[in-house]
Amino acid sequence: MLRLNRLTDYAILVLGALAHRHGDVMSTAQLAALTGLNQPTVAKVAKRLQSAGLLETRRGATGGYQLLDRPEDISLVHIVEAVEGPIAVNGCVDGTQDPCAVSNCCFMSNHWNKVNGALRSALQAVSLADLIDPADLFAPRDTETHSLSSPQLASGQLASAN
Amino acid sequence: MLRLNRLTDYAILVLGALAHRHGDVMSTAQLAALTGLNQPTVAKVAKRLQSAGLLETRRGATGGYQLLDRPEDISLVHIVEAVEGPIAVNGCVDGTQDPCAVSNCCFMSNHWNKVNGALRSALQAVSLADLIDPADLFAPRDTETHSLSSPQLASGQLASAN
DNA sequence: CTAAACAGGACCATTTTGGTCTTGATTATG
DNA sequence: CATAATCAAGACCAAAATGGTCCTGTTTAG
Repeated sequence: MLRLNRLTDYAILVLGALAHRHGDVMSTAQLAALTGLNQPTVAKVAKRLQSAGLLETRRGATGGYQLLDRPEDISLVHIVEAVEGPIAVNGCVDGTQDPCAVSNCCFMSNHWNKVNGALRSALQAVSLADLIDPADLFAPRDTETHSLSSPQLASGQLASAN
Repeated sequence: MLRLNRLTDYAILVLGALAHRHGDVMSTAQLAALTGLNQPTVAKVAKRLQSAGLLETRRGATGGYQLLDRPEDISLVHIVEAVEGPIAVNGCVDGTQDPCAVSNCCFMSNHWNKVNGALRSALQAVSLADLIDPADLFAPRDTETHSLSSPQLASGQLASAN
């Protein structure tokens, strides 16, 4: 299956929300409202993104999170690794915790590293901006109507999934 | 993390074992002995590989499994999809079971399809032959009692993990 | 006919994941 | 200075996925 975590989806949603208020600081409450996620979940995701250097945080009253780079400069690899930890198809890849005591690695770790590298660069080629491209989805919606009807698709679905 | 299943590792091991007896039919018992896996596990893996068209099966006494193509012609994508099902980073990718009621898909499914395709082709570029390259590991080792007794790297590790 | 081997599930234990909650530290504001 | 809002950090539990085993067929060589 080779799936990404659901938390990674959430992270993209949160980052997308922040991307629309580039300079703004947003609290977890605001982000939760905008994305349809619950506050604790937003907090969990945001914390990881912050540790990875994708977000800046401000504590205390009026605190919150703030996007550091432009969406075009944030690659999907960065997001995935922020949320899920280093990419490793296998215990045989360099830089993995959980050595490889279980896999057929060792003698083929070179090849696994190659595979892993290929996957990483595939993810590296995609930016946050690419992902949220038609992302007027969080926009104030002045003209109204267009595409996403009342509840925005993503947030609506996420909300119902909680 | 983006990990492959452990069963996929097993599959590669089994295929590697078969690759050394290209035309030969091998029973699960033989494969188990050679790889260090348990028979039921070998059977489970082999069944999936057979359903995917990677192996040919012969039932009844003296039955077993047989590699269909040359190792160079078997791509990692094929193996992974045989064992784990279709590759889908996300519920937003075309051809996934488990629609996407939970993810921020829909409006970005185009991009997810692109990401997914990139990952697939990364896996497609690697063949079984690539992976088992220094794979004298299953070789008869005429000089002595090969295989099982003195556990080779992979099989030994796998055995200890069971 | 019998024994060896695959077919196809069902089944359970373990691990991973997702989501919630609690306690504590930080800071703007009145 | 007191208060309320907010993030920090980690513990915790429930649900799902994974890995591994087993059982009951069916097929086939000898």
